[in-house]
Amino acid sequence: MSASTKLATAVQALSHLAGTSSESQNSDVISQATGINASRLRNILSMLARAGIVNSERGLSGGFRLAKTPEEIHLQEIYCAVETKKAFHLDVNRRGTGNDNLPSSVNGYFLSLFSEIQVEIEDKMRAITLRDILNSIHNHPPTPTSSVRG
Amino acid sequence: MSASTKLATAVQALSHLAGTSSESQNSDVISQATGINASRLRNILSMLARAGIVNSERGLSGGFRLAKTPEEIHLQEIYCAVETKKAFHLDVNRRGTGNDNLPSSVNGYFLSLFSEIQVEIEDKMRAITLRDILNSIHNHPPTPTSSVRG
DNA sequence: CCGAATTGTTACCAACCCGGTAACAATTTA
DNA sequence: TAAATTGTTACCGGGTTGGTAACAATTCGG
Repeated sequence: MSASTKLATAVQALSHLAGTSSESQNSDVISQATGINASRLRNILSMLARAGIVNSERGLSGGFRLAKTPEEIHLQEIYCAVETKKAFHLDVNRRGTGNDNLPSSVNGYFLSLFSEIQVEIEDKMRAITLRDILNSIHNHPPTPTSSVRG
Repeated sequence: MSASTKLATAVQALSHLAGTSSESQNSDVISQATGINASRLRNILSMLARAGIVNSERGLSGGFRLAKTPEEIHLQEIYCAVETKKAFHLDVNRRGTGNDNLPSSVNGYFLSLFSEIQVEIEDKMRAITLRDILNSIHNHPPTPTSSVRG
């Protein structure tokens, strides 16, 4: 699954958890509230639990809750928790059949360029907290009719 | 086709054209030299021609050649010429079924965040010329045995 | 100690996108 | 007119995606 999709889903779930009191919420409740499939929620929230962003408990009154305050949760953490590949996945074209040896060289160039960009993206995400996102969302309400026009 | 793949292919082709004298080279010749499929080459080079980066001529002695010097060709031009989607394609999760209205808000947030990142990437690419890439490739030769290990 | 509830993990599915290739239309020149 | 070349479209096998369900692992209550 792509990192951006998982990231957006994770932030949706975390935003919901931030909006509720500190009680544990199980995946069914979160699913009903957010519209995200419960299984997918468990999948993503378990990654966030492994990264220490949420606490998860099994059993009768189990569920999920934030492990930190929204101020302490950085977007980059979330991203690292859910990513499996890098955002910039360069498909290297390893065909040495040409007379030039250009392909491998060019790919090497882009490989380093793209990892540079990757670092900058993560730096940007490191400066953003869940609180920032919550505030931003609050200032720009859902606007069901006016948001996406065309 | 993903922008990064096309970008790498375009740069390979341009690098080859930069290495040859100013004679027009047809797609078969470039294909043999680079190992890139001739049809794909025509596809990408026609985009570069539309953007004024190469000149293309049909007919008996037709072919492709650079329209500018390598110093005048910026990576961002090439990227814009071949891209159809943005590098960061956010799959918006437009399900309004949840009780929260979070999904659309969160997606809107990421939409603007990612377009910010997109701008920064293009700025970075705007500072790189084909000459820079050629120099970088020349300083880091193909190294057929030591490049990709593992 | 057993059973219910819950998370955690795996597997599977349809749909789509990707890279790659070929085929053909459009155009130019000799 | 014929050959050569670019330009464009269509198609294919394969891998990935998002989505869902099923089941294993774990915990709590009685």
